[in-house]
Amino acid sequence: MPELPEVETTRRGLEPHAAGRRIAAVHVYDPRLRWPVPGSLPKVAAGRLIDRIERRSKYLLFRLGDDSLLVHFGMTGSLRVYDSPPARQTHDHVDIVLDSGVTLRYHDPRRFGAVLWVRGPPEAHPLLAALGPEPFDPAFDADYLWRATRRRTAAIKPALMDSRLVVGVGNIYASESLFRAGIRPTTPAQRLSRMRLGRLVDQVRATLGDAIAKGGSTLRDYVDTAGEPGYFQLDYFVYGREGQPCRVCGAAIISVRQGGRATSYCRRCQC
DNA sequence: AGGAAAACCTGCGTGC
DNA sequence: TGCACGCAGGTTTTCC
Repeated sequence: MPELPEVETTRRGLEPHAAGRRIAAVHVYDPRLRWPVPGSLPKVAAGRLIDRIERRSKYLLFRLGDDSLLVHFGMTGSLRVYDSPPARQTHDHVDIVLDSGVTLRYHDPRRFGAVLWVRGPPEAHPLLAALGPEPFDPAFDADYLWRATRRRTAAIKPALMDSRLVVGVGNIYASESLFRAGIRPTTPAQRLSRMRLGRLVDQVRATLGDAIAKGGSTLRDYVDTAGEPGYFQLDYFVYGREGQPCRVCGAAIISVRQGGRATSYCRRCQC
């Protein structure tokens, strides 16, 4: 499900309901996620004031004074807002009940996501400590990407999906950004010029920005906090379009596998 | 050290 | 209708 645009869309949907409210109760219905939801969570979270909700990479961070509630959506996680929650369904894992009466419900069929309690500065947490820059951080620029890829013999597409290099870019948005930048996904990263990497930086930002503006992408299960889908999938140039004509040149989009993931691209537009 | 592959899960579409 | 298989938005872990 969620790459950066979907997580950011979720964050924006949660913020007005959650910021400035206190957690009245946490119910853990099924702790089985990537790591078990801590049994102590209901006790430590109850009564805490949510200052704000931040996003780092694809993680959501509910900031509660010096501590944080960290949420990741894996492939199929979602967090929805309910004024009065419906009966619990299969794969509903956690409810966060706010003092306003609103319930935030975490749902995750494949259980690759996480709900963890983090004490102290979240940037020091092992999951966040080694992350590269945010795509919209000015530090992510042509010079940075050029220097960071000089010893990378791997193809640019898996490199772009490496969170040590830059965060938030998953399989969909890596493919779409490379199309927009006119770069073939199989090109060894170290062979790309500074100028072309600069173009890639620009197109990563443009692609993510456009996707956020459309509420993210909904392929199967992603819905926002109100249960609404995103619409950016309608704007895809290459992802999931193998065999179909390129929207720019008409050539058939082809698909290859890189690091176990499907990559689609246009042979004519991407060199 | 970098990189590829396996591992963690459930659900759905396809083809026999 | 049923079953086997492949594949899916992520990221950690393992192995070369």
